[in-house]
Amino acid sequence: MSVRGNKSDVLWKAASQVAYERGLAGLTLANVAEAAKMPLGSLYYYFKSRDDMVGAAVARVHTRFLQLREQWDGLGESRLSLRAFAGMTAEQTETLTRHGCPIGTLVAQLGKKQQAGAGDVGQVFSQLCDWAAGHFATLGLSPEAARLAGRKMVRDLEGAAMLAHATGDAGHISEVVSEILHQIDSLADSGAN
Amino acid sequence: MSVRGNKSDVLWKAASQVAYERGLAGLTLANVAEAAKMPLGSLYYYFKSRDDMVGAAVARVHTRFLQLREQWDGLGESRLSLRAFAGMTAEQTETLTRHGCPIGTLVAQLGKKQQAGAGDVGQVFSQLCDWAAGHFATLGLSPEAARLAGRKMVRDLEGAAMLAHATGDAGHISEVVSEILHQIDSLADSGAN
DNA sequence: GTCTATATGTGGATAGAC
DNA sequence: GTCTATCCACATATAGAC
Repeated sequence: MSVRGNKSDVLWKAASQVAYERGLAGLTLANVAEAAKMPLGSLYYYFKSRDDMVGAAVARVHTRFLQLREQWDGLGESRLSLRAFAGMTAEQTETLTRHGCPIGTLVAQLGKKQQAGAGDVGQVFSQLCDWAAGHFATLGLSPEAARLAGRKMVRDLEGAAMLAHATGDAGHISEVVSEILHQIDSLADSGAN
Repeated sequence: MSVRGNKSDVLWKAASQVAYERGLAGLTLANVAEAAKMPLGSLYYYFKSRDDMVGAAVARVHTRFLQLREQWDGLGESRLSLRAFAGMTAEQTETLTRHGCPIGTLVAQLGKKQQAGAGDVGQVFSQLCDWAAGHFATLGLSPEAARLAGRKMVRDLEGAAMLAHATGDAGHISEVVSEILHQIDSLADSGAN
């Protein structure tokens, strides 16, 4: 368990930043200490162990998703919520191309080691699929069609982020985003919101 | 440079196997030595350094792709070649769900460290896209439509592999594979082969 | 609460016998 | 060519002063 307070938040942020940009292998106490401008030994006041620090970085990805979801839902209309999700991906194109999807690359690293939290991060994708499915249903799709549409949306965005990152070609992201926006627009607004 | 011979091949295979199943972090000299049933020190006769071993594992992924591509092209008909590619993904469903895409997970790990060969592996995706695009063109699509179809096919399969791995839900793979097979079948056979 | 110094453990690499 | 023993660098972790 980590202690509450501002300093703690700074460390969580630094840890997740380092994990995203330099990978789990680069998530060392020395690197985080440097990023947070704090001596290495001090980290042990906030983290029980290095594993605990990894857990904090992982947890932050999930927290971040919950924040975004709330923000998207706050827009009131399903069409806007879904567009906001796709739009965020478009806005982050450069970062995604450089470092990959924050969730996907983390899973790829955690998955290899059965390390703690591997399943947790993966479930963020399931929750994203379910969230999108709910909005597709609101837009008038049948329950089964909405379920498949939600899964497809997340899959498409993830595939695009992976390939953009791997090949350095940001075009993959714009291609799927425009496809998704077109699909959302073309849905009959029988659901009203 | 690694020495030629049977032993060398065994080591390359062991290294790429370990890299896939246990990740780059698990690709240690000790693990490879154990997998190849050979003392640790002996590896240095075949590999200059650990980095060289990583490079060998990475190179093997590219080689494997070239072999498969040749095999698929040997089928003679574009429709069969594309179906074989998608079919392989379907056959590997269990493995992909457990360990993820061999190319994608490797890129996710290499990309974080600017390590040697990161760009090389990523370009396997580009080559896959181009290969698929060529066959879609043969099936009658316009050059631009074929290009987009090739990219989309690889993106869809990669997204499916990622999500199946992350969530443990193999359904993602069957969903895109059936979608892809349907698309291939529905293409007018104006291209004859 | 914060920092320095240091112990411990793991993995990469080399020397040299065989 | 193959193996053992050892060295070295780096990262986690702890002790204890302030």
